[in-house]
Amino acid sequence: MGRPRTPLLDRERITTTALQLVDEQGDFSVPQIARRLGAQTGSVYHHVDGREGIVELLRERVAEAIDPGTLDLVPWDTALEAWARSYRAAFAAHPKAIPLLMTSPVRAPRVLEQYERAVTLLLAAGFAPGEVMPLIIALENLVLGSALDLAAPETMWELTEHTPTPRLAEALAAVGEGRADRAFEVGLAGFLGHARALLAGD
Amino acid sequence: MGRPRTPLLDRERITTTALQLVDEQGDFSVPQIARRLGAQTGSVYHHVDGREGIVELLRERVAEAIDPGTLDLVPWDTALEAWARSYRAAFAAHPKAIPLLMTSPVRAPRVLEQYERAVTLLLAAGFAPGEVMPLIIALENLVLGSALDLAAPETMWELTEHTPTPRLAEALAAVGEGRADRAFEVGLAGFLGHARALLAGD
DNA sequence: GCCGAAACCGAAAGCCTTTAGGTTTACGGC
DNA sequence: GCCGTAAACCTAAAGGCTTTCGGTTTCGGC
Repeated sequence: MGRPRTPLLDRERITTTALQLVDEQGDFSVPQIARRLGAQTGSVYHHVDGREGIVELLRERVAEAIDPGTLDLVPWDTALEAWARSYRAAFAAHPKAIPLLMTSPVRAPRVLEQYERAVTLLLAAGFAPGEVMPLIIALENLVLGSALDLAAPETMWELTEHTPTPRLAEALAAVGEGRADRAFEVGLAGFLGHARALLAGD
Repeated sequence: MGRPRTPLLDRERITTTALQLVDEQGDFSVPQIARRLGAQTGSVYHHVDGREGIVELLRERVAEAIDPGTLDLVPWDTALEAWARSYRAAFAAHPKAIPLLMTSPVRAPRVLEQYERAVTLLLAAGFAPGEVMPLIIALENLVLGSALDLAAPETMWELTEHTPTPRLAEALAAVGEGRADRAFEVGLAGFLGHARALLAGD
């Protein structure tokens, strides 16, 4: 006991372990992280701001995969579309983390910076200040919702024989594997079309 | 002790109390419900299928406010739009319940029935079987996302002075009170426009 | 070489979910 | 009217979680 010669814990390792647990189970706990890293539960709290702090680290880690360069593309709708796809891909790589990240407010600086840049992009494109956030929020809903559906379909509906829903079952079967992808494409196309029309109508 | 002359607990009262707690705190626990109803924690489990069962009761209760008649309207896009608005209003009445309901699969028969009818509506309108679910999923994402933002904005972002995001703050201020409503309108208009185009293009 | 800070341990408080067995009351059949 | 069964509740407990606190050892700067 006492301070170890080589550290057992740091924010990097805690984040990686938490993400592993989330990928496996859809959730994590501090004792689980400690066990995997060979430390005691309480020790984790020396590196991290509680459980919520670990969630925020997860958000940063997942969001690192978003390509920031997409927001520099021109014209603005190309940039927005590329950003949305990159955003979605990043979260789709860890679908089980999405429920965790959707239920707590965004504090992570890296993520807030992305939104800042998206706002800047839309303002420069000519959207009115009051229009910008509705657009971004709508896009965010689209991205996260379809990312959740992408590789965690069981999170959405649980069809039982108890309540017969034949057409729903058929429709789910008909769209098959690519269902979440197609929902995303549908939503994105609708969104971009409407955004362009909005700008033209100003 | 023993069985009381007048029952303390039933599914109705448990659901109502849980919903009160969720409206107040954004969450509930079984001991909290038991305390408010003057019973012991374990007794609640005689009426309900665990904590998950209570969540499902909450989903049913909240979804009761969705007007099923909307899906009978004609033409199909009018029906879909009215359904989406009613759906959104129902969840917006209990915004703090949305994170709870989004993170567990839908089992509630009353809710599954609504989806069944929505599928039927779109098939009758002429959409291809493989197109139906992407549309419904996209609409669901839109509804729940904007309902969450409607009266629980603090759930979304937490702007601190630590990380300066001036334009984001400005954009949020510019859209003001009706921000979630406008995000919904933007998203819905885009969605409906794209759906109509999809149908016409078939 | 010393001393403060850092990193970990041990222990504990106070929550939570869930199960199990015991006790009283209500109800339906005879 | 009586009796057995099922329902509704209680007490108790196991096992998990989050978080805090004091103690102990090691590291790094001066």
